[in-house]
Amino acid sequence: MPASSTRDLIIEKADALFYEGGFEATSFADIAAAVGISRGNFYHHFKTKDDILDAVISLRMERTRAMLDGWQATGDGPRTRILSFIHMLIANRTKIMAFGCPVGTLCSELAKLDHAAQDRATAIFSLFRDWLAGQFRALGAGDRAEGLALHLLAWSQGAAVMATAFRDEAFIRSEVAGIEHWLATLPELSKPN
Amino acid sequence: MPASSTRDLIIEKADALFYEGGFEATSFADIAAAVGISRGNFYHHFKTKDDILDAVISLRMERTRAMLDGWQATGDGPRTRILSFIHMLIANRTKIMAFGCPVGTLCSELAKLDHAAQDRATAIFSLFRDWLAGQFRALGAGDRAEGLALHLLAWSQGAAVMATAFRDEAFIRSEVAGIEHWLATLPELSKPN
DNA sequence: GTCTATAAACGGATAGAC
DNA sequence: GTCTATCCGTTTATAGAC
Repeated sequence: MPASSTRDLIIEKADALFYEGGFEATSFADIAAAVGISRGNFYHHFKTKDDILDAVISLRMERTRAMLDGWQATGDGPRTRILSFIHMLIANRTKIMAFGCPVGTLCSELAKLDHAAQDRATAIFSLFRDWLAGQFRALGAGDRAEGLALHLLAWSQGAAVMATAFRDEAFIRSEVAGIEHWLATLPELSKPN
Repeated sequence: MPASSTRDLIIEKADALFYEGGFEATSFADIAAAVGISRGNFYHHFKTKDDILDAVISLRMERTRAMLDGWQATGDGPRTRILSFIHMLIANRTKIMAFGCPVGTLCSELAKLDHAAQDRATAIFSLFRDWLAGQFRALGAGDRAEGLALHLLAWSQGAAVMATAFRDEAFIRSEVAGIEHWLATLPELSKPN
């Protein structure tokens, strides 16, 4: 398939608009305007709004997988890999302070809408959870690995929500420092790296 | 003012609907149906949807203040009071798993909508932050009190987001246990109670 | 204070010409 | 593949009778 078809462009713009404005509040007209096509043309590519959401979630899944695979492919040890995850909070701080975490806010919105795509959105969280659990397992966490992974995910989500509410960059940095300290002193794990 | 005027009833129902379905997705018709009045009658009480949101936020502020004052009025020490806050996660677990935290999800939605009421919603968080900081100060945390308060708020928000995404009650309980352990072993604080 | 009726705009979705 | 034109339901909001 071609690299930048109109369809791909629609998904790309919808991804950004759903993140920055929310799924419900983003209209077909908004996406059409962002892409630069007419509303009518839209339905040649997607039959319903839910179809676009499906495509956006698939895109996010794909990109998350690619990012995690990229971190996995480096020569770094598990501790350094976990730090790569944590540092997303700082790298994306400006957008997080404005719009929150793309995964967390989508899951929360779809929960309220009782939307059929809820589980597909949560699956993005599962990608992170499983990858993080793998790192903790490599550090010798055994069957506590998944619990630690979920805890770390929750910590980062809490930091994102509060950073959005208070628009507080210093708080993000302080929570990241707290996570780094937690990771360095986890009583369960003895292995360095 | 009377205890249960139509106006109060509208605010009450709007509060629940905004929480369970989101602000944007809740229509005047939804609220009118829940109250049992016609749509037209609505505008006798509120000119715009934003006016209802303002009233709902005021109601939530009022109730939060009353709850915190209630905890403050008991003979309990600061540690026990903080536990009252934490245990809201368990007391409200069913609703949290379905709709998230009322404060966190409202702040996140209003951020995406770039809504004028953002700061008023965040002010509810500030009530919790200031109250929690007061408890930590009573425990001898000094100028670290506000940081600890924000961290605890973030922790509870993260637990709420993940619990919503995964519909996982065991995770809520596990995070609450983690918070209790953290509170009991905080290195800064030596005072019991 | 509450109602019905209705305006005016916007939402998602469709038909058919080019 | 893209466009214009349009349908239809819903949304916010208003007017005016009771």
